[in-house]
Amino acid sequence: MHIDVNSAFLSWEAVYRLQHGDSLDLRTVPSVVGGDPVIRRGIVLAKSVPAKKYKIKTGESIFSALQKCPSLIIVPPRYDLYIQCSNNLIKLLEEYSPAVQRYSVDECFLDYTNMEYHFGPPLSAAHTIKERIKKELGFTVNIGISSNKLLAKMASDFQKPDKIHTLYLHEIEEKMWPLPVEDLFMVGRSTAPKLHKLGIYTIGDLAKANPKFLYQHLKSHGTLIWNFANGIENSPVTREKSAPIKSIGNSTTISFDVTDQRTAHLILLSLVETVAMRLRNEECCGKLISVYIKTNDFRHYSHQKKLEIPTDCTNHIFKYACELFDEAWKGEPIRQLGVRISDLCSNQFCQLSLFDSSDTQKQKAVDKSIDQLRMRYGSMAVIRASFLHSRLKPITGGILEEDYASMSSIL
DNA sequence: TTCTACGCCCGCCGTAATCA
DNA sequence: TGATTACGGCGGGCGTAGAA
Repeated sequence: MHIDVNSAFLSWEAVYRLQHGDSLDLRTVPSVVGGDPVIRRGIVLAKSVPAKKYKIKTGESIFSALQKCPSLIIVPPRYDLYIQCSNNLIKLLEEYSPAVQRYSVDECFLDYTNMEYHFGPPLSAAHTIKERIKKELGFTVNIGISSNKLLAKMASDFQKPDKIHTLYLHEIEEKMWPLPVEDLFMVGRSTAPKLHKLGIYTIGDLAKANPKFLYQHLKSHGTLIWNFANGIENSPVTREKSAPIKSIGNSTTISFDVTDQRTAHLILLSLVETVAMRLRNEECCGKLISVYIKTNDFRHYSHQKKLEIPTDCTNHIFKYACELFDEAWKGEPIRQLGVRISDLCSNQFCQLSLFDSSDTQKQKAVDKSIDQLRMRYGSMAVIRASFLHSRLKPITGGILEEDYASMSSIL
């Protein structure tokens, strides 16, 4: 089974507020997704009477919005709440099977094999689960039932919300093949036009195509989507949080052309801050550092370096990132910079390294302290002095809570 | 007012091509 | 042969414009 929470963040926010006796006027909730203190467009804001009446715009500061409309309820994102709701969902599902795989913060798979004896046929169990989630947790879900994860996921994407669909192998011809090919998992905005050029418009067209022909045009991806179109997928439902991370990176598009080395280095530092923090959070060290440069005429190139000893130190990564940048940069105006670290291993290995100097140990201690301060008081609790008089953000890139919600593209 | 299409960005990943 | 580089794939978030 694939369980997909309908409009997860809004549902959970509403349930939390109602359960705690807070008044909640959904028409005045601007958005619960996003981290900046500005009004963001959300499903609810689009229906918001106050926003329109008081001319509150997306991107506007919440302080300015509150001055225009003092009764406006601002709801900041609360990832801890979403994670708590997600955990409650998993706990409920684990009553029906020991094998529940969290796929993202609002999606999971449940292996119902051999559970019929306890809870009845899958369809009736799914109805029970769906109603319990609605009653006990307060939000609605779509449930897809099939013999493998791909078909279950496809089934849960059929008509929404609060619905249960089956998509067994004998049903794919009737239920899945007539759908547009871009509705198939792993057929995105790039593959779809290529398939159209090959005369493939529906999932059925893809299923009936010659796999060798697809391989010629799309390589291994062609084989993968041909299998999916035919309902062939056999990955197990695993209890692990997700597949091991192979690399961690961050990039940012800059609002102005960067033409000097110092500014570029500062941006690299702001990227390295988050990359290194995430690396330490995953208890990993990395050996391969890459720097990515995109120029203002949309050309891009990258440069990488393999280290002797893996590291998770902000200063070490920054040092090598700067070296790589200096080697690679040809002096053109830059619009995008990225830093990526791969070839990951456990940081236990790094700590045991015979080559660690006392300086490295000091750096590790400093990094650890800064991480703790940022976790407790926010990412801006400690910033580098070099950013004080610059117009640059001291820390750029994804935050740790978002890592939790990330979804791998492979089942 | 609401919905939809579209484009861009982000973080992550895999792989083909090239180099030493 | 292994390391390095370049490129492009994905899902999802977000903003905007225009149609209904």
